[in-house]
Amino acid sequence: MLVPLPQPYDFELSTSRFDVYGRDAATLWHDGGLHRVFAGREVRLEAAPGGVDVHPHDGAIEADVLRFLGLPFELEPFRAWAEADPVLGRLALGLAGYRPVLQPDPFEALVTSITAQQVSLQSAAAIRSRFVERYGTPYEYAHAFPERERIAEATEGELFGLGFSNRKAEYVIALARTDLDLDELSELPDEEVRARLVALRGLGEWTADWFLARHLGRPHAWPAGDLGLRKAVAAFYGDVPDLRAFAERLHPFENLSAHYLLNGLRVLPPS
DNA sequence: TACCAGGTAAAAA
DNA sequence: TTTTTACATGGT
Repeated sequence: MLVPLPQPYDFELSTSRFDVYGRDAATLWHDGGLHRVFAGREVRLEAAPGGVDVHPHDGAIEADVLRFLGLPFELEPFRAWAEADPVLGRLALGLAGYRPVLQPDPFEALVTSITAQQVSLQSAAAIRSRFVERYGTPYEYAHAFPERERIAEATEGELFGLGFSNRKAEYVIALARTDLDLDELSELPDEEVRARLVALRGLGEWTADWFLARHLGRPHAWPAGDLGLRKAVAAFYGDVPDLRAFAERLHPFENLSAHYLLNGLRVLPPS
């Protein structure tokens, strides 16, 4: 059944992160469709005219699917705003239909970031997929991302065996066991979310920024410490000494700008 | 083979 | 207080 999305929409471009950076067992490409578990049911998403074909379709998960597909992003105002900037104007046109996906679950978002700290995204994906297959419930193709409660019972040695560093194994298990309510973070302003996350061991500014950007979809999130973003900004704008300060130029679309710059460097690098 | 990759905390200076 | 170091894996 078709779930309509604002046009233009390019499903392949918008979800390409789930294959170009390696295999993600929780959000898995299979035979031209993207498989993921929503509310205890595996769903297959496929490109379709006017939106995305969702199978099986269930009214109860439609809102979750739409959020996953990045519906909260305001692309039309972004495109109009981007016209004033030569770089983003070109990317908004060249990547027309790119709507960044949102990470549906806060625990998944944080564990995903921890696995990606310092190492390449490909390494992170390989390690994370072993983690998902070990602790997550298997469905037809995808696995549900492991429940926080299950990881609270895991041991550091088990995670080390999957390729986590000892440090990262500690971070993930401590995160699973902390009493911080990760769902309540969505009700707090950006700065408060950052403060609560950074207070946890293993979660730094970079991780907090990506949580705001990719889980909460906050418009002004800007992962200034991100190596990939730094390379993308350098490629399009030249040397920028202070990436945090550069964000002022991208206000009020810091988050979408970051996504278009990152994907732009991959798909439409400067000539 | 050695080096780097979408960081972070802890040790050392 | 600021700078340096260790960290595990996958790709080149």
